[in-house]
Amino acid sequence: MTDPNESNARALKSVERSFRIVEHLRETGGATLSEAADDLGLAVSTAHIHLSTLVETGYVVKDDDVYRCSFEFLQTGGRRRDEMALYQAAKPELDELQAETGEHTNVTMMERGYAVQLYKSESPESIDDDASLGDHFYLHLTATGKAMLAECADDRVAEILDEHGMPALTDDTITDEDVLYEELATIRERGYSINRGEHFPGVCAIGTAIASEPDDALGAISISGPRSRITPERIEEELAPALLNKKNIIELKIRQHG
Amino acid sequence: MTDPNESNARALKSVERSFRIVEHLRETGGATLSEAADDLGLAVSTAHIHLSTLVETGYVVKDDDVYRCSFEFLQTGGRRRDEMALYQAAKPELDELQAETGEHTNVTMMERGYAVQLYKSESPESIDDDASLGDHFYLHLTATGKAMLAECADDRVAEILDEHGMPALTDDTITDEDVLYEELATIRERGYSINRGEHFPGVCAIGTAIASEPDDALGAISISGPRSRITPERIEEELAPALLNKKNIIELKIRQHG
DNA sequence: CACCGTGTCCAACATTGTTGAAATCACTCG
DNA sequence: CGAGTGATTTCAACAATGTTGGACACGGTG
Repeated sequence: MTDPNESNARALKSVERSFRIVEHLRETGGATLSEAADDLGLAVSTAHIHLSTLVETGYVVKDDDVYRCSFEFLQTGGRRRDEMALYQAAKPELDELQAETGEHTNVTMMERGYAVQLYKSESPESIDDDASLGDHFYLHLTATGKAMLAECADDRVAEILDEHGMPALTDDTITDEDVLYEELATIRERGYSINRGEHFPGVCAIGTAIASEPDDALGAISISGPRSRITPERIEEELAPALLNKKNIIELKIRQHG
Repeated sequence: MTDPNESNARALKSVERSFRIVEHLRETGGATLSEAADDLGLAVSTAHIHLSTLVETGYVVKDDDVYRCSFEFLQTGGRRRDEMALYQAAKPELDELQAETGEHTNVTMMERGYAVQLYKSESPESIDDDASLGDHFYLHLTATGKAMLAECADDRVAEILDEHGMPALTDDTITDEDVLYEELATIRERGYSINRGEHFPGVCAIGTAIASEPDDALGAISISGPRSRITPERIEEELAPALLNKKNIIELKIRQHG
């Protein structure tokens, strides 16, 4: 609890360093040797040997003095996603749901206290949100995140909140624990969660958890779009029933072994 | 040139080791400490500290004694993909092309001498191929790969073949350099490439390169499906014109700055 | 309860990361 | 053309850190 970013005593420092470099490359979208060395406070020669090693492993590529994360990351991540029963079962249903509603649909999984976007079916009729494949979102401020939290035991929820806190990304983000716990109770009763611009301003969504028995992995699906279109009436009459219908179908598919 | 798999003299051995472990986890889909140590010939204590470090960085997760690659890989890879102009321009067009033809459509980019799958628009009317997101394919045996090779200078082609060879994955894979060079010439004339079961038996495809001027990154798109449906007549009359039409649209979108 | 097969921790040693400085390279501008 | 600048690459020496076997703890089984 002393130094959140500083390395654990008995961990491989050079490996940690290499991954810090990778993260830097991801955030900047690519950097030169000297940029990376400067930004991370490393000796150039140190940064150099790390980057060279990463290039040799194939996880970094060098274009003309610029180092970038290679598509090996996409491969390693893509394999993991594509073999998830949840993804396989959900994808075609989300495509249908997207076509029926004209809104984006999503599937996420919980990992390390985050809601991870596995797939987004984009509606040509809607506008682009900024959610990228594999993005990690806080659980307390997305529709899928809250739906998954609602399925967790209270002490697990407390653990997660303790680790990640409840940072606000918009004015509407829930930042009070008690309010959140009450909302989770509502979600359990109602069967689906609602996000009213708590993550991206003006973007609303409804979500529901998927109980995937075989492995007890926890996931959720959602429908999202601009606030003007995701009205309370439309949720109640059209979107929620459609979402819950798909939830059932997906759970059945997984249970019949997906 | 002595030991293809053995480490470069001046590279960080512990970092190389950690990535070999990551690769092992990817291939096995997850492993316990002792499995990983055995399979890679490491002392358990060594494997242990590597895995612990990887868990600490967030790139590996531990479920109940099983270590797996985490979704950080998907995030790092997803970011890179989602910001590619080629992907952004191609995705909606490929979805349309898939709907029009009823066949799978794909976009790949060349990296490190491989064709990397960035996106696949799956047709509900077709059957599943085994290509996963981010998969790396040899260039000489896929439609997109051959289309991209045809755009490369001959010495670059020679370099790639020298590095990766021309392994055969089916009876129909081209394994003779001269045959390949002739085929590349044909592709340049005709404007598109054809794959007749050279990668997966029974799976055929046609592809064409995308010249993405801004960054001179090299990519390609394709239509693929079962041999019975991708007939020479259908290619000539329907598929090739549709593919080339999309090629034009995508190139225009990229040029108008995508 | 003793016996495995595990995973975890530890301290000693040798290996290997790190570093500054020197060498090389690629450009720009006199 | 050639000096000058900024960046990358290489090197050798030292200190730091990765590796290892063995000791310890744990959970299940016979």
